[in-house]
Parts: sequence; C-alpha cells; structure tokens
Amino acid sequence: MTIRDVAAYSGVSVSTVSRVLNDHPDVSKDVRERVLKAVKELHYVPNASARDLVKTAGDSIGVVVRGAENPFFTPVINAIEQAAEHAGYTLSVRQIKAGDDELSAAARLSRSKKLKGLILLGGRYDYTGEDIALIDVPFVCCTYANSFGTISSKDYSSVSIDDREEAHKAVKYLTECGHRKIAILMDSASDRSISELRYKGYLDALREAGIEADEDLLVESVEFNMASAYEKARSFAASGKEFSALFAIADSFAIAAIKAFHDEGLSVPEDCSVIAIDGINMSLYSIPTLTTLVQPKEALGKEAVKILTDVLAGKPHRHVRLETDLREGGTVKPLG
Amino acid sequence: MTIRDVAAYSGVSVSTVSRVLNDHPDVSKDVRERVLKAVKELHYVPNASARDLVKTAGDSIGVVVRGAENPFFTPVINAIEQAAEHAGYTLSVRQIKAGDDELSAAARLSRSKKLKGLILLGGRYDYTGEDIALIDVPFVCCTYANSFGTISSKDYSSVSIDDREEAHKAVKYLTECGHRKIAILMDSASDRSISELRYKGYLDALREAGIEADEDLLVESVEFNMASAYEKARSFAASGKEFSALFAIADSFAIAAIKAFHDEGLSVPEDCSVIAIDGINMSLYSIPTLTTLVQPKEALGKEAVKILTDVLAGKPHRHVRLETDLREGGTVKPLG
DNA sequence: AACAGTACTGGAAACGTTCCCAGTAACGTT
DNA sequence: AACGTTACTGGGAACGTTTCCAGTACTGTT
Repeated sequence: MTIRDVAAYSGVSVSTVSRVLNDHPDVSKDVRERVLKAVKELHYVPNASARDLVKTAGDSIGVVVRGAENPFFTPVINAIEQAAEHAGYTLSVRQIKAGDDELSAAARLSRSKKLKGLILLGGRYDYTGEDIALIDVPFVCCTYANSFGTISSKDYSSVSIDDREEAHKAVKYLTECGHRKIAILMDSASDRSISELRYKGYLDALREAGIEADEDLLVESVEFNMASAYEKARSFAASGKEFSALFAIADSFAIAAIKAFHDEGLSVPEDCSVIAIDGINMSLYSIPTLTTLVQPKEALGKEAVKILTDVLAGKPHRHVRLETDLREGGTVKPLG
Repeated sequence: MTIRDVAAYSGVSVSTVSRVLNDHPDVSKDVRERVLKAVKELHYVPNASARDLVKTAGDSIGVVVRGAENPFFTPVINAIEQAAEHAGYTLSVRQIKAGDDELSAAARLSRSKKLKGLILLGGRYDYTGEDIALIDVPFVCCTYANSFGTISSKDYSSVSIDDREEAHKAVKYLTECGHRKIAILMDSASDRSISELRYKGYLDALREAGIEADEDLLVESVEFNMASAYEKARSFAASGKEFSALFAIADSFAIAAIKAFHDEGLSVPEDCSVIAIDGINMSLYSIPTLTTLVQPKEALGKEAVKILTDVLAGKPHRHVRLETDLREGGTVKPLG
C-alpha cells in the first residue's frame, strides 16, 4: 500500500499524490478530491521512514530523559509535546537508564533520526565545551541547572530553576521557623548532579543562619527511588539522632520520608517538619499536604521549546531561570 | 556522515561496511577491524529511516497507551520494553489522549512504521471483528479485560486481570468485614470501558451479600484524574450520606479520596474503610498504607510480549488472565 | 593442469517518499 | 499570429541503507 498504488488508483502521477498529501498549492480541486478519496478507500498511510529519509531536514526534535519513573517529568514532557506540536514539530522521546550517558544517547538519537534539535531532561547541571562537541545539533538542557555565574559554555541553552538558590530558599524557610537541627534527604551526588547543587543550597542556608553543618544529618539514599529513600529515612529516624526538620531533595523523597517517620512513631509536622522541592501532583494528596517549592513544570517545557525554536531560527543560545512557587501545605511547623 | 563516507575512509565498498555493521559472517577480520575503526573515528551512526525503509519487515513492535499520566502504566511499559529488547525487538511507544480512538491510532502507527505487532494499553475491554479489521498486524490488548466467556473475537489476544471478578473480590472483602453501606468511586463509564466492568463487579458483590445497590453511593469522577476524584469524593463526604466503606476503581482515586475524607474530618479507616485495585508504587506510602488488589504489572508486560512473539511465530491468539495479589494495608477495618 | 569449492568483496537494485525540472494546455496580451 | 504567463501535471533523481548476484583470488582435489 504505497503512494504508487494511490496514484494508479486515482489515475494520476506519484508526484501529484505527494503534492496532495503535503498540501502543496499547485493542484486542481478535481484531482485533489480524487486523490483524497483514493487515500481513504485504500486506507493508505504514508511510510514515515521513507518520508524522513528524503527530507534533508527532519521536522522533529528529540527529548532525552533520564529517569522517566520520576513523576516530576511527566507534566514537563507533556508541555514540551504540546508546545512542539504547536510549533510544527513532532517529538521523538528517548528514555535512558540511570547509569547511561545522556550526551552520547542524545548524539545517537539526533544522528539516527536527523533531528533538528534536542531537549535534555534530568541531565547534569552544567556542560563543558567538550561535552557539547559530541552533539551536532542545538540543544537545551531543561531542569536542574546551576547559578548564572558558573555556567561554563555559551554554546548550549538551558531552562530551569536555580537549584542551589531554591534549595537555599527551602532550607531558609525552615531556619526562619526556628529549626536548627535540619536533616537533608538526597540521593548520592554524582558529578555535576542535581543533588550536589541542592546540597550546596542547603549548606548555604545553614551557614547563613549560623548553623554548623552536621554530617550526621545527611541522609543519603542509594538510588533515586522511593523505596530506597524510605529505607534510609526510616533507619535515620530509628537511629535516635536529634533533628526537628527535614529538607527532601524531591517531593517523592519527602512523601517516602513522611511515611517512614510515621512508621517509626514520629508524626509530621508535630515531631518533624518536612519541606521539599518539585511540586508533583501526588504531593497535594499527602496528609498533611506537602509544603514544597513548586516548579513551574508547564513553563519549563514551553520555554524549552521556545528557546530551541529561537536558536534554530538563528538566535543565540541563552540560559533562563524560572522561579518556584512556595506552596504552604501542612508539613512545616514553627519550632517552640 | 553516511555509510559511503565510512566505506571511502576505510577503503572498502559500501556493501562490506553494511556487512560489518550487521554482523554478517562473510567478512575478513582485517577488514572488519578497519571498518570499525573508521566508524569510531567518524562518529558514524546509521540512519534509522533508511534502515527501516529497506527492511521488508521492521523489527519493532508498537505500544499504544491511553493515559500515560496514570502511574499504573509506567512499570507495565518498562516491563514491555525490557521483554521486547530481550526478544530482539525495539519498541515504538505512542501516547494518545483520553478522547482518541486507540484503534485508528494503532493502525496509523503500524502502517507508518512497518511494525510487526502491537500492544494496546488502557484500551477497551473487548474488541469485535469489525474493530480488528482496522489493524493489519497482530495485536494484544494488555490491561483491562472481560471475563473469558464474553470475549467476542479470537482474532486478537489479551492479557489482563479479570476486572469484573477482581472488583467483585475487592468489594467482597469489604462485605465480609461487615460493611453494607459501600460507596464506589469511579470515572464515568463509557462504552466497553474498564469502569463499566469494575462497576459490574461491585454490583455482583453487593448482590451476593444481599445488599441492595444504592444510587446515592455511586461517586462519579468526571475525568480520570486525582483532582476530579478528590472534588467528587469531598462533596460526597460533605453530603452527609451514610456509608462505612469505599471501593475505589484505582489506587490514585483511593489516595485522592482518603485526602478528601481527611479534609472533611473523616479519618480512614476509623470512619470509613477504603479498598482499591492497582497497586501503584505510591500507594505504599499513603498513611495508612492502602489496602489494594495489586496487579502483577511486570507479569502483564512480559506476558504481553510473550503472546505477541508467539503469535508472530504462527501460534493462535490467546487470552490470558492473571490474578491480583491482595495487599492488606491499613485502610480497611472490620465493622462493629 | 583443470576444476570445484571456499572466502571474501563490490556493483547495483530496491525500499517509499519528496521535490526539482520540464512539459502541456489554456488564456490573455501585444 | 506569435508570445509570455499561468495553472497544472508527470518524469526521475535523490535520500541512506540492505541484500542479491556476480565476481575474484585463493586453496585443495582429481
């Protein structure tokens, strides 16, 4: 069932069918209708491979996402998809596993599918010129980034919250409520990872409040999943260490921690306040509702596409920082 | 950067490069190494479109999923992906919106990408011969199906739990705990939808226990999302209607309901017991832990791929029903 | 010495599109 | 009457692969 069959069936040439299919202007009304009728009757559907192959520049952009199990990404991807569609692009989403290198995955994807540009989700917070050289199309790193001053290259774009600063804000909220024994629940920070950045923000806030950082209050989940976070949080609660508040690096970690505390006989916020960053859907339904810094998920996705289309139109790369929105739930209680 | 460049660079023909790339036997060690070296140095990546185009039978299977925002699907898709990879297939995932027709989406996808077979997630619970005629490759419907006796066609496969029977089990669990005023929280049942099936199971259990169904205890969420479920559950709780238990059609609905009840001053399970079906990850972290019938998510995905590969190997279509696993959390309390 | 077989290699057709180029017919303009 | 213009249509190259077929150069066998 090819374009040739449609051409034969409707008594026109292959070129003409192609023109009809692609809404080219130079085709008579009569012929157009005949071709469309043939398409319907034969249930013809264009072959995507052949189409992509011949187009010198594909009309799609790629998304590489690490850890799609993280519910935070879902609405971001949806927003990207919508914005991309609106801008006339189709999306090619590739998920990668925790250990994989997002840059080589991105490079493979773009070459193999002739993509026009890429959006990286859940990657590192900074890329060097060396990193960038691997990829031959413009890309924008969406989510998780460094402060403006420390970005090492102007050859890629990024859009995200300022993770260090927002973590700072979250912990500051706790110190201003009088908390001083503040634990942090994070996954183990690897090279240029988000965890590292939010950990730094945590330290910033402690320093600012004149609190000495205590290694004992660092709760490190082995993997980025709730089961592991729960385990660590629970044994931390059972350890008898003194603390009155917890900063969780992600909403899902916070929810796991609240459960872990509960299972150890601690209740939130009476015995321990909890604050996090992300604002996933589910955090609205925890009891009490999670106090968290809500990331502008839709805006992140939209902006990523906007930047990419701008860059594809010749504009220079840029780095955009969006603000979170503090949602006061019921998991933080002023101390004393 | 094409195969031709690699050929020129390593001083062999295009055919030879192709042979090396596809692990064909007839190529000398010397040449093989030279080609691989060239591939590395030129950062050559095969063009997927061209490859797919020429292959008469693509080596990929498709997944069409409605409502990927439903966290229940994530682990199923992951299992499918893994099993498919293991069986030597690559996966092509297409998400569709709530209103779209999964069959025409599937048809488009399979034709456009020359797929060998399809897996439908979150579709309807039964397909007729007419439905099936639309699709020209074998497909298996994974998740949500009817009882054996009522399947209308043998020209497609399915793997799922028996939704009606499992809903029956869930509600029976409540009646055996002495509950008689049992509400149901579901989304509005459309044609051959999962909701309809689970609602029937609910009615079955009531009938069996000699309880008359009460229209007033039917809580119908407009859309399949937590916000809508929360809204309806909350106004139901506020309405003053008498009930001692709730059967939620999905874990996410149950979590929303527990929150809604809490916000209306009702606590679970003291004032109202809650049971659901699905067993999503998050339900382990609700307080109390949700009592739910856990679907064998990994098994569903694996089995779907197994059936599909079997059918592709010439075996007849089949319908498989898996059992759920009752996980007793803390949301159900015997009455009186 | 002739031949068959083996191990490798290259040429070229094919996959299903898009799009440039050339061609035709009808029409108005000089 | 000759010509340019407009509106449409068809032919065919190209996209980057895979794979069939035919070839070449050895090697071993008779």
